[in-house]
Amino acid sequence: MNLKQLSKRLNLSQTTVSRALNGYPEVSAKTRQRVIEMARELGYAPNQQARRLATGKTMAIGHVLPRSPNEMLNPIFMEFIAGAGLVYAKYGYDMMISVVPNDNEEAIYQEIAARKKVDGIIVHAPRKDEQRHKLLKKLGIPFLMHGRITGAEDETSWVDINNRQAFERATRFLLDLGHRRIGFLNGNEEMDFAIRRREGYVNALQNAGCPVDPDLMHSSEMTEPLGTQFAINLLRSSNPPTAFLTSSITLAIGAESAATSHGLEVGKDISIVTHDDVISFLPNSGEYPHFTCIRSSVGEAGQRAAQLLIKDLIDQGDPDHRVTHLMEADLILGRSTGPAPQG
Amino acid sequence: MNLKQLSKRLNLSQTTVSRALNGYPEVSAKTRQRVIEMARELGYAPNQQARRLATGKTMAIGHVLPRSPNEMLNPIFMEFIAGAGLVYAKYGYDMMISVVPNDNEEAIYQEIAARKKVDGIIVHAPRKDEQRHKLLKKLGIPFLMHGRITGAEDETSWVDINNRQAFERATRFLLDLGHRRIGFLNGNEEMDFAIRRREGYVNALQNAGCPVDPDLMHSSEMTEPLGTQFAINLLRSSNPPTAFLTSSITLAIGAESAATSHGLEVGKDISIVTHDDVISFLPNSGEYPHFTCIRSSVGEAGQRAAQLLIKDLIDQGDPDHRVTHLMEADLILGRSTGPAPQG
DNA sequence: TTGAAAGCGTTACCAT
DNA sequence: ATGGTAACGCTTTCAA
Repeated sequence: MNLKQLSKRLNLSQTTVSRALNGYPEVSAKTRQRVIEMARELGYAPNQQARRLATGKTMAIGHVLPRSPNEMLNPIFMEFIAGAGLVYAKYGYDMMISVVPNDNEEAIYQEIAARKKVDGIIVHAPRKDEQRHKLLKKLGIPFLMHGRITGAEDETSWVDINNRQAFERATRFLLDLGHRRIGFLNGNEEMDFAIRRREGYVNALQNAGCPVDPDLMHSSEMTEPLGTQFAINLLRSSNPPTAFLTSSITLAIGAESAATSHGLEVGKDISIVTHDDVISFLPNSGEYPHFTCIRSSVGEAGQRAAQLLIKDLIDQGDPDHRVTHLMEADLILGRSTGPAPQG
Repeated sequence: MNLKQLSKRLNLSQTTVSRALNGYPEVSAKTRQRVIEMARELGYAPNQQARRLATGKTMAIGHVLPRSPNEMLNPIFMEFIAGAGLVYAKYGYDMMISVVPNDNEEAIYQEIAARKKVDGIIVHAPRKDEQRHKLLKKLGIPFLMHGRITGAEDETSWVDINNRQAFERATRFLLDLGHRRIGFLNGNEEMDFAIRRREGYVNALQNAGCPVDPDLMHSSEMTEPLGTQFAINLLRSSNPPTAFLTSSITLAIGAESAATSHGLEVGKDISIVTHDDVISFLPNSGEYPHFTCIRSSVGEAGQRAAQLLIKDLIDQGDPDHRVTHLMEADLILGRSTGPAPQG
């Protein structure tokens, strides 16, 4: 069923049918009614490719997921696109995801631009000295970043959380409980977000006149075994921490299992504060959650990002127009923290 | 830059340029050379929408991700599409993901079909008494299922693992170690895969003449807290198990944390065998992995599924042509199992 | 309020 | 080996 056949059935021109279906005001109410009913009855919907070609809009938004062989797949990404996808569906956009070998990302953007595959792109996981935004600008593809690029905050649209402040606050919270040695299990510090988090942690310590010990700081992929391993090492050291601050729930689970197997009771002998992205299969909810955490839903970030980008695409005025949104993270008290044990 | 402009620059017809770029044999080597060079120089690539309209092929494959408000987002899905996406990229296909509220899935398929958005679909997470395959057949969209539908195994193309056999084997392995009370932490038994796994567990027990105790069986979303909770309950019961069999790494982590906090040493006082989908951020690798497991990479399943579907789309002969692929799961010995403690 | 026809940028058929 | 042109299915401009 296509437009031609449908209009023949209705004894109307393709023009009128198209207008009726697309809500143009000049169509009589009666005609529109007829058209809509017949369309539904025959299960007609405009061919997406033809419409794209005619309008010059793809009604699609792209996400590029770079994947290097030994790098883990970030669960954050999944929650983010699930959130974004909900918004896309609502506004009639399609979501296109390109999985590409890490070294090939630039070529993909070029191809997406040349073939006009999408109206806009959401860029994930900015790193230190990130260059993708320059390429995208050159290619003229509207885009929005999930996360900021340090030093280029003012050059792109973005949605981000206040990582530095959140981790500063979490650290201060532990300091206030009397902890002086706080192990820090961070994500890969090639990533911009991880750099900001470390700064927050370090700032809080310095402001409190607490020494910053590099031996207490760890940076790696955020998996449970790596968290366990580093936490164990720290607990076995001559000067062990009384608390852990971790960048993800998986790392926190690792730290907890290390503590438990070391004979420590979490929330009493040792405290844990974690960042909680609200990953659905790693829940940390309830009114008194398992882990004390800095919480910010990455699914919501995805929704926000999608909304802002779509709005920008619709307004499509100034190509240099930027839009940014900073989300605050809540510090939520759970059962994994308590005062530092007396020396 | 479009075809018209490019051919003008080359003093050739659009026809010839198109043929040269698409590898048609009748173009002279010299001409083709010239065309290709100029195209690269000017950064030309055919507009995807125009090509789609002209060829009638979208070169896109769809995945539908139903999402109910309180249902967790399955990490399995992420690994699967990452695997599939790699294959799509290789064959020039785009991956379109539709996130839809659970009650709306049917409407989405109808729209995808009517608007001709994709050439094929991969269907995820089959349930008991699943009906989607019927709809898709009626709509005439080629599709492949990740998982089988019990009772309709012969009606669809699918890629699946041998869940029943794998769980039967795992259970037998524990029985052979002398365990007689084995707690079973399964996924949601609305899902087809979970039903098969339970059958495997039950079969093994019955074949060994071991009583099947419903109190030892649990079915829920596969999250760590739920695993912990049920495992704790079992361990505190009057007749606790000496082993756990779990359907996911997250459940296994939950069971382990329950056991540890209950003062038991995993691999000695209590054994754990888990299914391992090889989720990158929940690694269980190494030559002597943490958990003894039945392992089958869901990323590989994604690659397989994509390959088979693409092959089918290219061959596109008989619309009833089916293709199936059954993956076996390896039983891999880790550090979480040992002989049953003497009564 | 409705319709005819020109485009959108390709591919593919039919000539030459 | 190359070119002219119809066709793909829609939207949109211009006329009526």
